[in-house]
Order: sequence, then structure tokens, then C-alpha cells
Amino acid sequence: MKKILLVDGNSLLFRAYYASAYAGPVLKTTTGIPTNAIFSFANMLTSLISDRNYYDVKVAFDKSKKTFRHDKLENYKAGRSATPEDLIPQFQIVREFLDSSNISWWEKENYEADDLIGTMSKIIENNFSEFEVEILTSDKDMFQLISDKTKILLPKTGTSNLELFGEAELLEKWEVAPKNVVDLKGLMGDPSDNLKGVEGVGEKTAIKLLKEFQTIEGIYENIDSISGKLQEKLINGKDSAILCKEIATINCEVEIENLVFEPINLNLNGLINFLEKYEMNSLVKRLSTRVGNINGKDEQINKEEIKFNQLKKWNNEFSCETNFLYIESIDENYHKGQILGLAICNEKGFFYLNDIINDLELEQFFLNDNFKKNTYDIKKTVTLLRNNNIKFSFSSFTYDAMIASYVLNPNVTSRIQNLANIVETELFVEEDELFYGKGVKQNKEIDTASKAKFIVGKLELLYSTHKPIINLLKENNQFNLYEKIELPLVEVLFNMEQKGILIDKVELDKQTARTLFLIEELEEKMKVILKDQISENFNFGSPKQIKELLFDQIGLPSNKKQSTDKEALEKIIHLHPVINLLLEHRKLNKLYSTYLRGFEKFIFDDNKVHTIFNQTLTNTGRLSSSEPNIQNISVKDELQREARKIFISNNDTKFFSFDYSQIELRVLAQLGQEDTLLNIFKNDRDVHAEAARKIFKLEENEEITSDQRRIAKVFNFGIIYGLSDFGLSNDLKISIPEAKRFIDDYYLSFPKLMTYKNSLINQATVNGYAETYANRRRIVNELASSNFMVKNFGNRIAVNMPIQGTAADILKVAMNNIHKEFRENNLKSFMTAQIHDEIIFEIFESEESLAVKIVEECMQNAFIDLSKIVQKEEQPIEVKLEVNKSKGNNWFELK
DNA sequence: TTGAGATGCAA
DNA sequence: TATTGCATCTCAA
Repeated sequence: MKKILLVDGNSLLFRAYYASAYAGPVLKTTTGIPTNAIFSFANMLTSLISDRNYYDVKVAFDKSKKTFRHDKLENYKAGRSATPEDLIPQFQIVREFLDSSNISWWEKENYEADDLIGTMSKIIENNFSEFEVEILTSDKDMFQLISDKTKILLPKTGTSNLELFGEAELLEKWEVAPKNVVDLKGLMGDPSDNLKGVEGVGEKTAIKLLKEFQTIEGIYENIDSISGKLQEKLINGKDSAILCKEIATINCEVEIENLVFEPINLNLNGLINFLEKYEMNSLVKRLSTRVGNINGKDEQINKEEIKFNQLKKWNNEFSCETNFLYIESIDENYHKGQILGLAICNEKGFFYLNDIINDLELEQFFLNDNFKKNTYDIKKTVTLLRNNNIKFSFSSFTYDAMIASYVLNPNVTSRIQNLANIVETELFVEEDELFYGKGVKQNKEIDTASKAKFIVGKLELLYSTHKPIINLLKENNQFNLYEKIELPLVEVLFNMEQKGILIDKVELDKQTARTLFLIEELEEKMKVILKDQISENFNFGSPKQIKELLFDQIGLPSNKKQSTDKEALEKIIHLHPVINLLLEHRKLNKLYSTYLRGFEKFIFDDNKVHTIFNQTLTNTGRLSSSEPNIQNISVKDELQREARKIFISNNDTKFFSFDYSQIELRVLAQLGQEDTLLNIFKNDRDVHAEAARKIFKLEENEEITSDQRRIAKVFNFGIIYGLSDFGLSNDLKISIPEAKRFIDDYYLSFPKLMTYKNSLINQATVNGYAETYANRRRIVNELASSNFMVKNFGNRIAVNMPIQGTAADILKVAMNNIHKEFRENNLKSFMTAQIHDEIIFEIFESEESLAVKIVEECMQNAFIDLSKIVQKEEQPIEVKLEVNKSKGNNWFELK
């Protein structure tokens, strides 16, 4: 059966608006026209059409402010909040979108979209037996239109999650037939339309009544058989109920002229013109793929085809002073990546090489500093070259689009429409999946011609966005961050990844076996204790099974969520002997599966792990590490800490770790110009102890207990993270008012902090982004939210990001400078890891004194050096950065 | 096979 | 109802 989609345009546009407002900031063209709702609307509609294979689609809109419903009810829809200002112009533009893409839309004076859709669905039901109807709306009133041929598509969360309602689903949800939806509505009312219904009758009562009497009329005919308060309420609300029912009833008798049904035929070029006009370039490619599907033909985008030369071997006659190049490789871990092709463009044209192995002329190109190379992801690119034995000059790579895009906008999921995002998500992430497929369906064996076209297409984008991106960086005052901090760091990280970390396989095997034995022993013990309660194949790693065992079978008390995490289990540890063993089991399992046995798959042939330092991932500017993550190796628990013994230094070096002491609090003191805090650091005092002194109002010579210090430490961190009194009371196991009092005392002790926090929130709200000292920005969409929780989250981001991010900026400067100094002093010692506030090196004994001196100086001076890089010297850096050092043959011995 | 949720590790 | 990350496991779609 052919399906026809009827869309409630107003409802969908509202939905699109709020969904996109949550997902990203308000999307605008360069001339300031808001387009976020359209973007979402177009996305939803085209993906729906393409996914669900409709024969035809019609969109209906409300027309004019007054409908017959207003005549019936003076305050119809009066309670509704005003349409957001930036949504209003989009009602017109969405019609333009439909026109340009050849989707028919309808509106009629004095009617709402409901009525048009209702009428159309009835027309189809009565006259076109070959069609069935699906109605896209978030208006539950429309449920009255459900029939054996008509269903409702209701958006659930976001925009892509839809639920299909037919008769059966409706019956299950509301226990009424479609024709009684209006009765239900009459009784319940609808606050969004200012319909009161019968006061005191809600969904439950209404359903009960209708199950007995079917309709409102039926209820009042039998009003005598209803007793007590309910009868009274119904009698009082009779007029309202009948009126509300009438208003909720969709008019299916509207006159609609020229209604014909014909196969969808989207106008691709019209659509592209529209999208380009409103600067939604990123949609062009995605939509055109879908539209191709819909129209059942492989239409070409109306763009000039890029002409390129496919070469067998490179010839340096084609090389220029400035070149753009892109090496294609889609393996997730580039250390094991395969090169699928290479495209180069410059003043002499576009070139494509399918195979670059043993191309000596190409190697000369890569080695020559006079041939500058601009690319996307330099670190990955040169890693691929290196692993294919192609020599290169690192310094000839002069532009990295990935890094530049990240500096412009670290929040890739944001729907902000700028070049950074286009480069990031559209071309280099989503497009790969479309082209090669993903997961098991991924296929690298694509015919060379279309692969070449695809790769050259990427290169073209890389090339065409280069200048605008550089201009944007300069415009945003972020060029120094890009050029002086992030770009030089690429080489530092590349070297770290290449050096890797040596693994002691003997130690690893020893610990793996030992831990596995302990786990099995524990399981036996637990099975004995629980022999009557669990079956042979009980899984101790399954939260679901643990939950059933502890709370249902044994009957231990639990919190509302029935969480079985460590915190919850510790609360009931004394109530059953198995809990303690279970916690121990969890700990050992984690150790075994993540840090011991789990590590084996990351060890390369050289007995080393080569992590990937992600430079463009976090929202704050920190690095992250993966495969393996070497930034979360256990340290707190003595037993788990043993795992650190597997990281060993090379024969002729020792590990040195240098970590900043409380760098985030120092950043906070400096940026917030908090004198009390600054003085604590200036006098080399213990910041947690001093905070305790303040909160607990201790005298100068009074002793600080370890408990007081512990509590103060929680505070100091809480300030950075935006802790609430609730969270604090939970954490410290004190009452909420008590926590609140402590917080007040804390802010009184450090008076500038509140001012600073407020200024950060204010700044982020005004600008739409939070920023670090180095002008790194993070767009904070959450601040625009009307949802209290989301907005509060935005507040915490606005405070935390500048602090955490500035600390990250400082680390990056330190790393760059150390790398440079090591090189200038011809040191063989090298950096191996960065763990947010700590840098780990392998240092040769003969170089120890010089290397340590360089590291300490670079780290201590990094904030000041940063201030020079971003030209903020006029405000001197007062805070002193303290660095602690430790030395060892393995990571266990560090710290 | 894939994705979400729970859990736990780090700064 | 505390920030930023990543890996592993289970379980259901």
C-alpha cells in the first residue's frame, strides 16, 4: 500500500525550533536571519521521506490568528507563551523551503493545520483505497483522526525518534477509541489551548468515565448513576466540557481545492539554491544524497565537477610553494592505518595518486621544506607516511584544518553553521560513513575512479575553506592560540606517540595470572555464601542480576534507583557478608579486564603501547588519550596501583614525572584576582589547610584536623566544578543547611570568587561562549535554555571551562617550550605522556641535571609565557606555579 | 552487530 | 543536584 505523509507544519516547526535550540545555538546566516528551525525541519522532513518511502507528502499550516475556535472561546490559546522572536521569520522561510524543493503546502484562512489535515485524511480514506495515511504532528488532539488507514507519527525525543500510533497503540495508551479522543479532551481540557475541561477531572478519571459511558453526552445522560463529589464536579463543568469537546473536534469538512496526489519529485537544484541562499551549506551534501534516494535517480549536485589528473607516480614539476594535500585512511587507529589514496592540489591543478608506496619523487616532495603542505590532521598524516616508510619534513606541514576548526569551535556536535563545523562533521566524519559504510559493512575496495573523486572532493573543501578559516581565527583573536600553541603541539604529540611506552610483559603476565586467580577464588567464596540463592551461571558482573539478588531475593534496602554502584553498596556493606566480596570482585575485575589483560591488545611488536593523543576532542582544551588511555591508570588503590609496574622505562633512561600542584586553583586565584587565595600561594601555604582555617574560623595557631582539611579540599574542588549545597551535603554526609552555611562561609573567606564566578556566567551569557585565558572558546548553548536544569549546567560550564581550559593552555605552552629547549640543547631525553597536570619523561642519566632544569623552568614559567603569546602582558601573572618532581624505573615508583 | 546504560578509572 | 575524559561489560533491539 502506498503511504501519504501529511505534516502539521506549525507543530513540526515548533518542534524543530526547540530541538535545535537544545542541540545548538541559534543558527543564523551571516546577515543575521535565524535558520535553526528550518535546518532541523528540512533535516527531519527529508530524512523521513527518504526513510519511510512515501508516495506523496503534503504540509499544512495554520492561517490567520482567528479561527472558528476563537469565536467559540474567548481565551482560546491565551495561556500560550509568545512565539520566540527568532522563530517568527522562519514561518515564512519554511514555506520558501517547501516551494523551492517542490513539496506542496496548504493553508486556509480561518482554519488550523489540524482541520486541513483532518479533511485530507478523510478524503483519502473515502476516495483513494490504494493509499494509507501517516500524520506527522506532536499535537495529541490529532489522535482522533486515527483509523485503520490513518496513523499518527509522534516525535518523542529530539527530532529523529518517532512513535507510530494506530488504533491498537492508542487503545493501549489511553484506552479509548479514536472517536472518543475529543471526549477525553473535553473532560481533561488542555492547558496549552487554555481549555479547562471539567475542573478536578484528570486523565485517569476521564478514562474511567469514558470506559463506562463512551462519550461526554453519555456521561451526562447517566449523571444520576454517578455519585458524590465527582457528580458535583461534572455538573459544574458541563458547559466547559461540551465546549472543550467542540473546540477539540477537528473539522474534516474544509473545502480544499485542487487536491491531487502524485509521486514525490523533489527539486534538487531548487533545494540547493535555497540552502545556499540561507547558508546551510552543510546540508547540501547530506540532503542531496537523500533526495537522490527519494527520486530514485543519481542526480548530480549542480556544482562544477572538479577536474583532476590521476598520476601513477608523483612528479615534482607539479609541486608548488604552497600545496594542499589529503591522505585518505579510514581505519580507526591510524597507527595501524592503511593509505587509500592521496590528493594534492596547488596552482598547477588537482592531482590524485592511488598508490604512494615506493614513490621516490613523492618522498622528495615530502622532504622538501620549500614545498609547504596544508592538510587535515597532520599528526595522522605523518604517522601514515612514517608507517609506510616515506620520509618527510615535519616543518613543511604548515596548516592543519582539523586543529584550526577545533580552535574555532571545539563543540563538534553543535549545530552552529560555520566553516569549522562543515570541515569537521560534514566532510570528515559523516561523509566517510556514507561513502565507505560503517561497522561490518565497511568496504575499502571502492573502484578507483569514484574513490578518487571522493578524495579530491575532500581536498577541494580543505582548499576552499583555508583562507576563510584563517580569517575567522584572526577575527576571533584566536590566531595565536592556533599558530603558537596548538600547531606546534602537534609535533610534540607526534613524537610522544611514536616513542610510546615500553611494557614489561613478564610483569604483566604475572599480574594477570595472579589477578585472575584471585577473581576465581572470590567467585567460589561468593557462590558458597549464596549457594541457595543463585544458579550455576550467575554473572557477578551483571548489575541487573546483582540488583535482583540483593534487593529482591535477599531483600536488602536500596535507594530509589536500585543502584548497585560502589557508593550504594558501601551503605549496606554491614548487612550481608557478600557485599564486601562483591566490591572486591569489582575492583579486581576492573584491574584485570581494563589494565592487565585488557592492555595486551594495545601492545605493538616493539613491546610498546602507542596511544593516540586526541588534540581536538575535549570541550575545554584538554588532551585526551585513547587506545590505550594512559591518562587513567590506577593510582589511588594500593592493589590496583600495582598495575603501574607494567610501564617501564628503556634500559638507558629513567622516568621523571613533573606535576603542577593545584594548578586549577592557582589559575582561579590569578584570573579571579582573589587576593586571599593569591597570598596563600605566594606564601607557599597549604591551600586546603588554609581554606579549612577560613571555613572553620580557626585562630592563627590553632591546629587543623585532617577532617577539616579534607572537607576544605572538597570545597576547593567544588568551587571549580560548581558544586551545589545538595551535592555538598551528599558528598560530606552533612545536612543541606549545614552545607549551605559552609558555602556561604567559603565565599566570605574568598570574597572575589563570587564576583568572578558571576562575571564568567554573565560573560558567557552575553557572548554565547565561555573562554579561556588563551581565547579558547566553548559555545555554551545550555545558557540559552529555558530548562532550569540545563541552564544551571550552562552556568557550571561557564565557570569550569575557563579554569580547566586555562590550565590546559598552560600545559600546552609548557610542553611546547620543553620540546623546543630539549631540541636546541640536543637532548635525547623525551616526553612520553601528559596527564592533564603532569608530564612524564624518559631522561638519560647523563642529561638529568640539564633536562630537569629545563622542565622545571618551562613549567614554572608557562603561565607567563602564555601571557606573552596571547599578548596579555599588561596584566602581570602574579601567581606562582609550583612543580613537584619524582623519579623511577617504572610508573609505580613515580609520585 | 550495534548502541545504550551502568560502572569505575584518572585529573 | 560537581567538571573533563575512556574502556569494559551486559543486555536488548
